[in-house]
Parts: sequence; structure tokens; C-alpha cells
Amino acid sequence: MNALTRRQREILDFLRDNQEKFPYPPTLDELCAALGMSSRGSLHKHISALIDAELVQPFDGNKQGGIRLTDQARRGEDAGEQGLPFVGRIAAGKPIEAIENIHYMAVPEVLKSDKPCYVLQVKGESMIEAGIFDGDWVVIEQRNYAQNGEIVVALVDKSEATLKYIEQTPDKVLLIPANASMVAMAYLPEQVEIQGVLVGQMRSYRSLLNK
Amino acid sequence: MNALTRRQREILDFLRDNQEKFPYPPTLDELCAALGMSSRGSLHKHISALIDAELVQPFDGNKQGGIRLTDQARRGEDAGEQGLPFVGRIAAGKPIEAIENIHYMAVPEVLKSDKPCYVLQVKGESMIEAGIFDGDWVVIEQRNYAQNGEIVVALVDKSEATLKYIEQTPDKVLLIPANASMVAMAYLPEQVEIQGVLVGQMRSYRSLLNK
DNA sequence: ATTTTTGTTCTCTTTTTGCTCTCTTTTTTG
DNA sequence: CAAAAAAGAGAGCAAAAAGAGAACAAAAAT
Repeated sequence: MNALTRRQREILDFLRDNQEKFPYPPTLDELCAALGMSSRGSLHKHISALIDAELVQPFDGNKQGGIRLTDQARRGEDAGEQGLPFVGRIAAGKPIEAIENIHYMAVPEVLKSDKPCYVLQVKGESMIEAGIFDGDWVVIEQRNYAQNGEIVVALVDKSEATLKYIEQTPDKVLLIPANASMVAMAYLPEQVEIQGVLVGQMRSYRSLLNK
Repeated sequence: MNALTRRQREILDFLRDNQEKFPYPPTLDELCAALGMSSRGSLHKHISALIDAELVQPFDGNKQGGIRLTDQARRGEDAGEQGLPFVGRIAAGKPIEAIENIHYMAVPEVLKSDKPCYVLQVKGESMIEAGIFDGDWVVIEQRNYAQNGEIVVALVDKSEATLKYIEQTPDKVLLIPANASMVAMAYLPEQVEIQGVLVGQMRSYRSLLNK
């Protein structure tokens, strides 16, 4: 997990800039030519470093596919402190209420994962005993699977989105609130689509103050 | 911890100003050229002084990375989206445990106030029913007064720091935990020094994941 | 089947870069 | 003015980084 060297960053930037210009992902030779290098081996050393940094997709075996960037690299999350998109509100029992114009929030490193994340605002009290209150913001790692016991954003029957604990068995999926006055719901696996997993939570006390 | 010399300040200013203009952190040679110097060694002397002053990031071994500013040095120049200092941990009944080298966390606008703020990490369960758990981070607005019902960082008898609800009357101050297994404590006004008021709270679920 | 392309691994050389040292020049200060 | 502090020039070192080029095997193209 070393920091990139200057040349590695240059090459990464070049790949990002010229992403559209290459009709197909460039081969090592093509990149060599574009960068004015004459040694494929030398370039390969740099690409390997970028693969280790998870900014370039590793090659599958010895397959020849060209050099393509990772999703992570495309977002430019390697260097600058980048905000996360605030995409909407989630209330138990309704689809996620999308926000009209998405804006970006600065989020501390420790509340993110290294995968793509986004921010939702929570409506309702279904997770109150887990310390997630009405109006809180949650940082969600975008992924379509989860481990039992994780808190997930789940879409039920393609219509209702909720934030709940998840327990999965081969024949059913339990979505469990953290609120004694609400009950867990059981669904068939095909009814439930995981949209992300909770990695961070934030609350503002500012609105309570007289500002 | 000496004061900076004139030239050192010039170089620091130059680094700050041109931070955006350099695509990558400048090397000693590049800085030399930009500053009109012809000796890398002389420049290095200044950079060393800036490293001692914790304004430039020290080099990791003999790694070549270029000259980059510390978070500390960056502060104040970039008025917009700026991190808050993470200054230590607060555990009920002990003084705030200061952190050795302060670093800065990106914090969403909504979790700050427009007054100076800092970040503490909470140790203990005294505010658990207010949704503030062990290990959570809290954003504190620096101020020495509070309104009843606010959550404050209070220093008792100049020795113990706690995070509690506050209720003040002319003759006594109540510090009230949000935990049924703990009791509120009453003090004389002169025993309690308010150090700040809670304006935001954050929690990471990342450590629970298998990373 | 044969040739070319492509990713990969080597070894070796050159360049860059942080760092130290000594000596000289300039600026500040009492 | 004289001593001290600060700034600079320049040489040299060791390690890191970058590059060249050869060789090889699997994949793709012919």
C-alpha cells in the first residue's frame, strides 16, 4: 500500500485523460508509444505498481486484454479528499426519495470504505436502538451482497427501501429493525435486493440549537 | 520549536500559493528552479527546518515523493472545505487524553457550526441512550457557556472531563448522563468549566467489517 | 501450422533525488 | 565595527526510481 511515485501518477493521469481516445484499452506497446518510452518491461513495472494500488485492473491469467482502470481510479479517489454524493432520503417502507440535484458532502476517511460510497439521510425510527436516529446521515458502501448481522439498504419487491439488520439463510431473508415496537420481516431471497451496506453514520445537533 | 526565518516563511508561502499549480508535489530541484536558487543543498536546509516545524511532511525513509505540506500548514489558507482538528479522546471521569500529533478530519458542513470546532473521540457508554456510543467521534463547538439541555464537554474541578447533558440553575450545575445505569451529578457552578458544546456526531462501522 | 502480438520476468545502466558536508557571501544584531 | 545568524554555492554519496533491452510463454492472428 505504498504511495505512488511520480511516474506512476503521471501514467495514471494519462490513462484517465485518454480514456476516451483509446477505442479499446491500450496495450503495453501502445502505451509505450504514447508515453514516448521504448521499453515494454519498464512500463510493465509501473503498471504492476498501479495494479497493486488497485487502480488498474489485474490481468486474468495471461489473457491479453489491455490496460483498463479500476472503478476506484475512475472516480479519482486515490488522491484528493473527495466528497461523497448525497443521493437521497431513505424511509422504511418507501422507495428511496431521490434528491433533485445531488451535492457532495465532505466525509471523514474513517467513515468510508475503500469501495464506492454514497450518503443517505434516514427518515424514521426503525434503527433507533442501534443509535441511528431520524434525520441522521448514513454512509453506504455500494455493494449487492452482505454478511449476516450487517446493516443494509435493502430494496424489497423492487419498491420499498429500508435500512435494517440482515440475516440470510438459504430459504429466507430476515430484515430486522432495531426498535422494540417494530417487528422483523421475513422474505424470500428473490424479493430482497441489497443495495449497499452501512459503513458510517453522522448526526447534526445544529438544528436543535438556536443557531 | 524555533520561529521561522524570513526565507523559510517565503518558501512556505510559495509552497502554499503554488500548491494547485504544481500537478505533483515539487522535488527539491524543481523548487530550486522555481525559487531561482542553484543549490539543492541550501534549499534542503530550509526544508529541514520546515519539517522540524511540522509544516512540511517528513520523508519516509529515503523514498522520493516530493515536498508536500502538512495538514497543519495547509490550514487557514483554504478557507472553504477545511478539516477539523482531532484533538483527543474523552472518557467520563478523566482529563481529555490529548493526541500526540494532531491531524485533521474532513467533516461535513452540516456537522459543524460557524464557530471554531474540534473533534473528540468518545470513550465509554455514558451517553449511550442519546445515540452516542463508545468509539464515536463528536464535533464540539468551542465555547464556555451553554444552554440547559445541551450536551457539553465539561471540566469538573479542573481535572475530570466529561460529555453530558447540562442543566444549570443559579446555585448548582447538573451533569446528566444518558445511561440508566449511571446517575446525574450536581456541582457548584464554580466547579464546572464548560469547554464546548456538541454540534455533531459520527460513527464508523468499518472496524466491524472484515475489511 | 506458423507468425505476430502481448504480458511477464530478467539483468544492467542511467537518471533523479534526498541528504550531508564544507566553504563563502550576505544580512542581522548588539 | 565585529560577532553571530542566515542564506547560498557546490561537490559528493547512497538509495530510489526510471529506463533499455533481451528472452520466454501463452494468446491471438494469419
